[in-house]
Order: sequence, then structure tokens, then C-alpha cells
Amino acid sequence: MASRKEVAELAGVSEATVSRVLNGVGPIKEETKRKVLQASEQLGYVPSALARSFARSKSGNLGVVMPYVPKAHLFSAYFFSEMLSGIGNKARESGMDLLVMFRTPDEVMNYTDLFRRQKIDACIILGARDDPGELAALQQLQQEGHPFCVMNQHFAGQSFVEVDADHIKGSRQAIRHLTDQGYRKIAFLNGPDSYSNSQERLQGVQMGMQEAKMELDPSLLLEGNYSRRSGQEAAGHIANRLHEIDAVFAANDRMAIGVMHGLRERGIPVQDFPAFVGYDDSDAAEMAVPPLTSVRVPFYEMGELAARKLIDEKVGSPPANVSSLSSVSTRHLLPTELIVRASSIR
Amino acid sequence: MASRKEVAELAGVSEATVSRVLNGVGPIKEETKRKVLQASEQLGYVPSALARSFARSKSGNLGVVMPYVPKAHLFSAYFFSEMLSGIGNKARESGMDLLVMFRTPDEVMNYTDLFRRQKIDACIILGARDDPGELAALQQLQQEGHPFCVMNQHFAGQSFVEVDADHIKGSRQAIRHLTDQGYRKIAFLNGPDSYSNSQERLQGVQMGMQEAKMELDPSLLLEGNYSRRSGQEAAGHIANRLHEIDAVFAANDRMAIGVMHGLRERGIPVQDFPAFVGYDDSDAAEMAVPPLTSVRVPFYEMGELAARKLIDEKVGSPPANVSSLSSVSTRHLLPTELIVRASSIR
DNA sequence: TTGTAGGCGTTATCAT
DNA sequence: ATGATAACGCCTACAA
Repeated sequence: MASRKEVAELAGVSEATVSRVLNGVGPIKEETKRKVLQASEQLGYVPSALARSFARSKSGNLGVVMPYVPKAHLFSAYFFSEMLSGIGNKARESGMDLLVMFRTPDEVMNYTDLFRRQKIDACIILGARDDPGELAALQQLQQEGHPFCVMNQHFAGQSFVEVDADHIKGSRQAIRHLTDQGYRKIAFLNGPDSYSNSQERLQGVQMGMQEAKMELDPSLLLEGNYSRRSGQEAAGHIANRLHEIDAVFAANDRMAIGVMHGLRERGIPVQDFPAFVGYDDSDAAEMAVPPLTSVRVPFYEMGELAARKLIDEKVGSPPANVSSLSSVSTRHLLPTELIVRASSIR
Repeated sequence: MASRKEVAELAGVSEATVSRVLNGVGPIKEETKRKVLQASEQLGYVPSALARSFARSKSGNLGVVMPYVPKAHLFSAYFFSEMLSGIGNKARESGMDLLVMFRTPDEVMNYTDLFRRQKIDACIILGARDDPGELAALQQLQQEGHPFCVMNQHFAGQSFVEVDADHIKGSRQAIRHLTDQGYRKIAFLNGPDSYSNSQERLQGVQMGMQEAKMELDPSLLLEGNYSRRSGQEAAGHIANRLHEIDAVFAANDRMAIGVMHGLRERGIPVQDFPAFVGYDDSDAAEMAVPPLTSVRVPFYEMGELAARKLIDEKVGSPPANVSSLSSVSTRHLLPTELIVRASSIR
């Protein structure tokens, strides 16, 4: 393992010059540059990222906090992988590495320590919970001026940098798709109300209904927990009132598929199925029988956006912006898209 | 941000003593320890992981190389998430952090640089390719004595530390399950022969057949690329010879489901479907219609094992083992399990 | 049991 | 355009 000193000697320059050449800073004579590069090459010199981080007191790592998922089974791994890839892509472009952390069930994440330990320079939180402990931790982060971004969860009344998809519009699209085809008796299987995501979907559904001069029948508003099983259970209600229901919109694909399963279990033939629309456009949607119409969420792009936000922020933008507008627009919503498949076509 | 110096002053000791207390090394008077801890607490001191890494020239990071998956869509995200969780779990237990890297399509990974840059202390490779460039890179890694572990891919003739599932046995189980029920005309839709995984599955299939005094009909050996679409295409062959086929074993769930889709597209009713067995026991298996019998692969446990191997190795084992046996047993196979669902039951 | 001091490999500042 | 050199914050002999 060649050291920088050796390179400097071989090239006949000082160590500082070696640094400058390799980091491409400062004015350097072409000749010197060549010599250094050549010596470095010859000796197979690789600068230590560790020493560099230390000297700069920057780790060069972008932290990513993954939610706790019991053996990754509760939620689909699908969208976390997508987001992670998106983040990783942007991170690489700017020369940062990804430090991935898995949240444990109980433990209240101490985000600030992560920064103080200097393990990370910025942080993306995928599994933010909506409880007071979490909120406090995030507020502290913000107060100490650490760059971070929350994905998939909105904290009302805060000015956190947030990236999410536009679930209001997404749900509206789904409902419109159904009402446009003449479906009137629409059941909505939402996720737990504690997620901002679920609340937004509900808003979107209501808007969509209103646009069609209809209203969501409260007795057709069901709640699951985003698991397939909960969809399967909801199928009981739906089966009982099958004649009063001609379409089902579920807040994610897994629940939609769960409902289909539940109906099958109860011996209901496919031709008697209501129309189905799911959400997320995960792999499962196209594998479903019948293939499931679903609201596509640009998880990959969301990951990219979140990473970019943080990287830009860190790089050089002045902390104080011209107008206070910026504090209003810390939430970034990406558009969804309805992917129509057989499950929802008359 | 309190510094160590301040803590030392407040506690009335030297900085070295602060270090010793916080790292729990060396003999320390109880009284001193108390003072230091208290001072540290009071000042909210958090040691810099960066400086520590630098001083120890150990990053404390476990590298994980993810395969290139175009937008994470080609393979199911499922098993990478599982393995990653398993790795993360064990890493945390031993105080290491996870540095996740995504491979790019063309680029030949330069693994050694990762170590030389001291970004990571050990490395798990999930997406190892079976080409000469990759092999050379891994050999160099080994030669330089860097701890690493390859998952899901076997390099014959090498003594790399490898972790995989026992695909021979897994495939044998699948075939036996079918033959035990009297299925005789079994088609096998394998993945590309270039993966050691596929080769092992084929072996297992052949063994299973032999055990039932049968042979795999070469014209019923199909090859896909592990994508759903390739399964859908294979369905053409299968549909054409439906009367000569009473069961289909696919090398992963996605292809199995793809075949089912393909048959449906061709208007073949479910009751005429052959029996189906998939592989991986991914989420998709239980969402399939009919629910898909599948060979469960313990991805999570594989991740844990790989991480443990590396961590143990680094911690303190003498590099030279007593017998050369260890070099023989560098490949670790975890058992699979057949999960029986409706798709394969008469 | 505790303090002192050298070293780790860069970056960055100041001279030159 | 380049060279010296002082940090950076911690670990770890070695000394006391």
C-alpha cells in the first residue's frame, strides 16, 4: 500500500502538491500534474477515505433509515427497494456513500447522535413514525441544523423537508376512473388513519366522489392495515354486501389482492367480482388475477429527489433564502399515474 | 458540541483517561469512572466515529454490494431486502454499520479499492457475476487478505467464503413432492445456465427424478431468465403440449406465475392447469391464483450467516487454522423447505 | 491506576 | 505554482 509520501518523493514534489493534483484544486502546472498522476499510478496509490473524512470532518455518507419491518414482510419490500435504489443512484453521482440503518421496533431513534458521531452528513428517513418521540427527535435534528428529509410521512405544522407522492390526486384519479365508467357503489378500503398517507387518500377519494356528484357511503369505508391479510378479512364485509358494491378501491395492492382472495375463498366467481383498483403499482399488481389496475407511485424518483435535495442543500446553497416562501414549500409531491389493467374494466 | 478535552477538564483527569473509561479498557478506579461518565453526560459529549476510525484505521463499516437491477424490477426485490435485513441485524449486534453499494450495469467493480480507501472493513457481495473480470477482482480481494463473502453464486475451484441455500436439495424436494403425488410428466423451467444456482437446481431435479425411477424429458427442460415475462413466453410451449405435461416446476416464483398467466391468456381454464411448484417462496407465491407451492429459501438467515462469518473472522480468529479442512468448508449451504399450497395438490 | 506524547493521513492555511 | 506545517480527535504505547 503506497503512501502519499512515497508518491510525493517519486514525483519529486511535496505531499501537498500530490493532494492538490488528486483533488483537482488550485492552479497546477500541467507538467507537475502529469508527474504526480504517473507516480501515483505507478505506485497504485489510493487515498484513504478515512483520513480524508477526518481531516474534512465530513464522512461522505448519506444515512438512510429503513422502517422496522418484521422480517421485511409486513409491507412490501418493493417500494423500499425502489426508493433505496433511487437514493443510491443520486448519491453515487455526487460521490457519497449510503449508510443504511434499520430501525428496531421499540427503540426511539436518536438521530442527532448519528450526526454528532459524524457517521453521516445528511439523512433520509423512510420509516418515520407519527408519534411524539419521533417528532421531538426530528425537531431536534432541525434545530441543530442537520440536513435531513422525511419520506412518505407528513408532519403537519412542521417545516421539515419532505418528499412524498401526491396521494390526494392519486386517489382522485382512481375514483374518477371508476366513476367515469359508471361505477357508483364504490367501497374504499383504506389503511390506518394514523398515517398521513391514508388521510390523504381519503381526501382524494372524497374529492373524486364529489366531482361525480356522489358521496362516499360511510358504511363502505373500510379500514385495513396495508397487509394482504387485512384485505382478506375485509372481504367478509364486501362479500356480505356484494349486491350493493360494484367497485373496490384499496389503499395498496396487497390489500386489493387480499380482498380478491377473500372473495374467492367465499366461492364468489370472478365474473361476479366488483371492479378493483389498487395502489402502488407494485409487482404484485401485474401478477394478480385478474391483473390489477393500480395507481403508480414513482418511488424510485422520490428517492432520487430526496437525495438530490439533501446533496444540493449541503453543497452550497445559502441557508437563508430570499423569501420565506421556501419554508412553505419544504414538502415535495411527485405525481402519480393510473395504470389501467383488466381488474377495473367493464 | 462538547469536546473530549472539556470532559477531561470537568472530570479533572486527562483525555486519555476519558478515552479509557468510554471504551471500557484498562483498569480504572471506580471513582474516576464515575466522574468521567458524569462529566461526559453533563456536557453531552459524543465521541467522533470519524476520528476513532481514523486512529484505528478501521471504518467500522460492513460493505454490501447489491446487484444491478434495472430499477429493481428484473428480479424480485423480495430476497434482496430479506438478505439485507439479515445482514443489517447481525451487523448492528456487533456495532458495525452497513455501507450499501449498487452495482452499475457495465462497470467492473473494483472491490480492492473499497478496502484500500478504508471505506469498509469487510464486504458481502450479493450480485456477483460469473465472468472473468469478476473472478479476477475477487481473487485479488482474497489475495490481499480482505474478508469478504459471496452470496448466491458459487465459484467452482475457488475457496471463497460463500453462503447459499441448498438448491440441489430444494429442487429435489420439489420434484419429490410432485412424483409422490403421481405426477409423471414434469416440465422444468430453469433459469439461465450461467448461474450456479440454475445448475444446482437442474441437478436436484435430475436426482429427484431418478429417485422416482424417472428421467427428465429433455424436451420438457425449458429455459427462462427468471422474469415473469420469460415464464409467460414459456407458456407457449407448455400450452402446445398440455396433454403431455401434468406438472411444471419453475426455478422461481415469478416464472411460475408467468406461466400461469400465459396459460390463462391462451384461454386454458384453471381446472386444466398442470400442477405448479415455484421457488423462493416470495410474497408473490401466496398471492398467486391458485396459491403457489414453493421452495422456501431462508434469505434472511443467509444474510445473518454471511455477516456473522465476516464479523467472526475479523474479530479474532487466527488466520491459519489447525487443519486445512477449513478451506474445504468455505461454502455454507442453508436448508430449504417446501411450502405446499393449492397449486400442486391433486 | 493515570498522565504524557507520538502518530494516524489528510486538508487547508500561510508563506514563498 | 509550490512547499511547510499546523490542525483534525482519537488511540495507545510508554512512563510515572
